[in-house]
Amino acid sequence: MVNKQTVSAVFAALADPTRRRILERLATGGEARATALARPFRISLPAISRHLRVLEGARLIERRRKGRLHLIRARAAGLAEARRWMAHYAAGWDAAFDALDELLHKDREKGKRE
Amino acid sequence: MVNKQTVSAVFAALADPTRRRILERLATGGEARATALARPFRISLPAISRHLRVLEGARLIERRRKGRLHLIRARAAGLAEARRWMAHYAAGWDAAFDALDELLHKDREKGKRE
DNA sequence: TCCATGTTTAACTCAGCCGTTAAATAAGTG
DNA sequence: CACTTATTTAACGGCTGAGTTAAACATGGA
Repeated sequence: MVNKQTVSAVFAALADPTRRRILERLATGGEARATALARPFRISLPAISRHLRVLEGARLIERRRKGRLHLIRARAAGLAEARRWMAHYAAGWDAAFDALDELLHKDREKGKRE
Repeated sequence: MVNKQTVSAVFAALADPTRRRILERLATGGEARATALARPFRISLPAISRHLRVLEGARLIERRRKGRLHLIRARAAGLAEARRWMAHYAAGWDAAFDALDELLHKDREKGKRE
């Protein structure tokens, strides 16, 4: 099962700086090949491959295969649950702001309805 | 050094369900003693003590000592950096929503100015 | 078919996390 | 002081995560 999205999986995926940099790259640069994602890093291809699997498990990225290329792109909805968690519990500290924050999230999901 | 707040530390702290439940408890119930936080869990006091140190390191909680009691409370600002990260990079996927989201965060910080 | 390219899987190491129990430290109370 | 309560530190075990190199798998092209 490659597909184990939980709040924990999302946070754990984001806890690694390499994975965050991969996401940053995808967010600003759009879809990219696995090897291209590896290039900026000092680490080996297999290591990147595993990071991609972790991100995929957390549903933070999506993979599309075109021949022997694996094309990766970020998956916005994957962040949603984690952000919702933060918004919800931050609400205990700072109710006004986060209530609004959460409304916005709901709004967004309504729009996307993936 | 108990104080190593980084984006990684915040996400790593949030990746553990026990720690998230502790934060939930603090968010909804307010300040609490260390032992009281431990009670709902099956795990030992030392284990909780360590979770608290992790949360403290990520600056997600604050500790105040009153005699032999350690009074713990959630620290909203600790989430800010992680949320900012999410808002910023989610922006690559979903610019309109997150631009607004980020504005709200800025607003909030202006208000708090701790 | 043969070879090169892109990516993953296998097998292993090392470090760190989470849990345990036992002992230490700290502070109130009779 | 002796005792109890609150919490942390020490020392250890097991599991997982992140890295490595070597080999396998998959696809495209001469």
